[in-house]
Formats: sequence, C-alpha cells, structure tokens
Amino acid sequence: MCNPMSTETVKIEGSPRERLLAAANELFYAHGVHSVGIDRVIDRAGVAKASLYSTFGSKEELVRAYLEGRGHRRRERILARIAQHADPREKILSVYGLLAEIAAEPGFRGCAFVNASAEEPRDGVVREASARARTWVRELFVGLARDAGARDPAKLGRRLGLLYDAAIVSASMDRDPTAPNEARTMAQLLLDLELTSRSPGTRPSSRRPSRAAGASSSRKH
Amino acid sequence: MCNPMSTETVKIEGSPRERLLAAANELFYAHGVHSVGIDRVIDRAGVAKASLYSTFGSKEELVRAYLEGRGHRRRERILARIAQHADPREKILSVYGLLAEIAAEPGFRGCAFVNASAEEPRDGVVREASARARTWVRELFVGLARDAGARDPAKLGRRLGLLYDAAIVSASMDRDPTAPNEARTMAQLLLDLELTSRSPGTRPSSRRPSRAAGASSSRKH
DNA sequence: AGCCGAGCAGACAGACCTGTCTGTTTGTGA
DNA sequence: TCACAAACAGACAGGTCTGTCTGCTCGGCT
Repeated sequence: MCNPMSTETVKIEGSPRERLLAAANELFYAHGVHSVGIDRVIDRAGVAKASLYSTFGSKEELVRAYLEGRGHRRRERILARIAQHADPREKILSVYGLLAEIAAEPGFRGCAFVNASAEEPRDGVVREASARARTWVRELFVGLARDAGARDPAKLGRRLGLLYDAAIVSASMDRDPTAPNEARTMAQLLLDLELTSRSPGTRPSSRRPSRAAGASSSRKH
Repeated sequence: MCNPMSTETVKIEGSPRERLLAAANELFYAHGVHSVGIDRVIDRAGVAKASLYSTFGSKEELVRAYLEGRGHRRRERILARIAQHADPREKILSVYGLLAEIAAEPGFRGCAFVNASAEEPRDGVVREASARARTWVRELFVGLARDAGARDPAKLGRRLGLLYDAAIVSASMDRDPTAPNEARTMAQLLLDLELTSRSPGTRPSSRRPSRAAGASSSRKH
C-alpha cells in the first residue's frame, strides 16, 4: 500500500548492522554476490565503510551473514506455512504452494544458495551455508513424509526435495511462476503412490502423526 | 589412458580460436564466468590477448561462444544417447541415465546455464543462450512424450523437464551423482501414470512412434 | 629475396575491487 | 559541561579487471 515508486528504493532503517544486512540481502540477491562491491552495499545501507569492517570483518563474512539470514527467513516462512495445516500430507503440499507465491513475487531470482554457489569456489562459507540450508529442507520433507506414514520416508523425502529444487530452478530460469504448481501436482502423485497405507485405520507407521508435524526435523538449527 | 597427472592441465591445441574456446570452457565452467579473468583464459589457451579481442571482440562474446558450445555439445550427447533406443519411453529414460553419467564425471559442477545465469544480469547474452538451451530440452521431452503416446505431451514434457533440472541441481549442490537416478525413477512413475494407453495394441495416439523419435523436436537449431 | 599477415608478448590506461587508516561528527551518560 | 564511544566521510594502498596499443617473430607466398 502507498508505494509510489515501484523500484524498491525505500529507506533502510535500523542499526548499522541491520542496515548492512538489509542492503546486502537486497543487492546480493538481485545482482549476485560477486557483482556487488562493498562500496555499493555501504552506500545503499547509508553506513561508513569502517562500520562494515568493524561489524563483519570482511566481505566474505557479510556474505555468510546474508545467506544465513536468507536461510533463517525461509525456514520461518515454511514452518509458518505448514503450521496452518494439520494433515502431514497437506503440510507437504503447502510448501509448494508457498514456493508458487515466492516465485510470483517481484524481484524473485531463484534460490540464493544455488546462485551464490554458482559463483563461489566449491568449498567455502557459501557451500557450507548452502549445505546446511539444503539439509534442513531435506530433513523437513523426510520428517513430514514419516509423519504422513510413508513406508520409506527417506526416499520420499528425497524425492520431495528434488521437486522443491525443480520448482525453484524452473521458475527462475524460465521466469515461470507456475512451475511450483506443477511440482506440487507431481508431489501429489508421489504421495498418492507412496502412501498406499491410506485407509480408514490410520497407520502412522510407528510414529504418531499428531503434534506439530515436521517438528521432528524443524527443531534443528 | 596414460594420464599421469590427474589435474587436467593437458596442453590445449588447435587454432587460437579453438584454444580460446577450450580454455574458456574449462575455466568458466570450473570457477564461474565472473571469477575468471581474461588474463587467465589467454594464459591457459597460450594465446595473445590481442588474438582474443580480434577473434571475439569482447569477453561477453567469448562467454556467449562458451555457452553455445556447451549447449551444442550437450545436444549432441543427448541425441546420440536417445538414438541408441527405439522405444520413445526408453529414449526418455536414457536421458536421465546420461545425466547420471555426467554427474559422476570429475569436474562436474552443475548446469553451465544455471550457473552463468546466477552471476549475470537478468537479461543479456547469458539469459538468451540459457533460454535457447532450455527450450530445446523442453521441446525434446515434449516431442518424445508425444512419440510415446502421451495424452498431454506438453504437460508430460514439462514435467520431465522439471525432473531434468532437479537431477542436475541436486547432483551439483549436494554432490550426489545418484540424484539423476532418483529423477529417472520418478520419470518412470510419471510415464507409467501418463501412458495408460500402454496395452498390447500399440496406440500411438495420432502419431507414429517409429522413425527416430525425438527428431520432431531435435531438428531445431 | 622480399613481403605481409597472423599471432605472440607485454606495457599501459582507466575503472573497480577489498581493506586500512585518519579525521570529524554526533549522541549519551556522568 | 565534559568525556567517550559509535558511527560517518573519505583518502589511500595494492591489487585485478577489461580493453587498447605497440613492437616483435615467424611462416607462407609471390
């Protein structure tokens, strides 16, 4: 509401640290970690260069903080979404619904971790942060698959993770925000196949599906 | 055979243009387009800087040539693979088999187009080349889906494309060369579901499945 | 023999990068 | 009012980037 200029040049506010993270999040995600120099970040943040280096110590550390912030916010968003559903199956599908919303947002440019990993060396803080973020997603799906009563939660969770990747990459590369919907339909097919134990008698497969499902894996970092 | 030093520092041979493309392919793919400077490319190619600029005119043009070479080689490789099978269904699945082989090769670092797009502005030669390459893959799958007798080839082809992306991204990000195998299994499920017209009486769904299938879409650029 | 173009080698310009350092301003608590 | 710490502003160093330009070498052709 009341956003005259569409190009996001809103004033960034808060402590220098917060402003730096906000500017980094905006610029690094939009243009890539490598293409954005320190000067541009501090200019956007309205912060002195010395403040950046006294706060983070190096650009690499700022990049790590940027990625961790991204991962954190994504986790929160996913958890909030699946919390809206009681059925584990619905929880799973709602994740792809969330992806569809995210892919339709202006400025969507794909997965920050995939993008950052593409321009950074094979090992380093970026790959570390990416590995953590991806492990969380996979374990979330595995936990939900287990809660849903999958016979092989690890396998189903992995496949759901593959569809998660596919949704984001295709939405970004093809500029097609409906890709996550297609992934969602495919996930539905997977669930229909894998959850044959879906009869009147709830068979939670040695694990109760009640209590905030996904919590089994979501309580990690 | 007879490869004493594993680190690929084989002499690059051919014309200056060929050497430049070989060096660019090696370095850009391994470290990212942005991280590799002109000096490193000409050093690896054993070429004078003037030769690069008289041949390609700019780094951007070299990047475009690098990506087009990648796309070309990938197309050839896929076509050669699916040519080994007669059944359209087998042709489709063989693509994921090929991806599994590619993902297991040393130096595999994911999709060159996804990687390059991550570090380049939203529009430009990189996105153009990527769009072309991705369109080709999608249309290949759509054509094969049609040849296989899918009721909705466009939909099935799109889903197979999603699995293609998922396979590469996951293999690269998780350093898991078995991801394409999982994608292949998922493709198999898709085909089983979508190709219900799979009874003794071959029902090619208004299109003959004989003659090099995939040719319908593979004859484009 | 002489010529000429392709390609090599490297200096150079101008811009940008990260990171350091020196001052100056500003806000707050004693 | 004074002191002090946080933050701002910006010069600077040392490096790297792309792209241009000047010589030099060498091989083939007339």
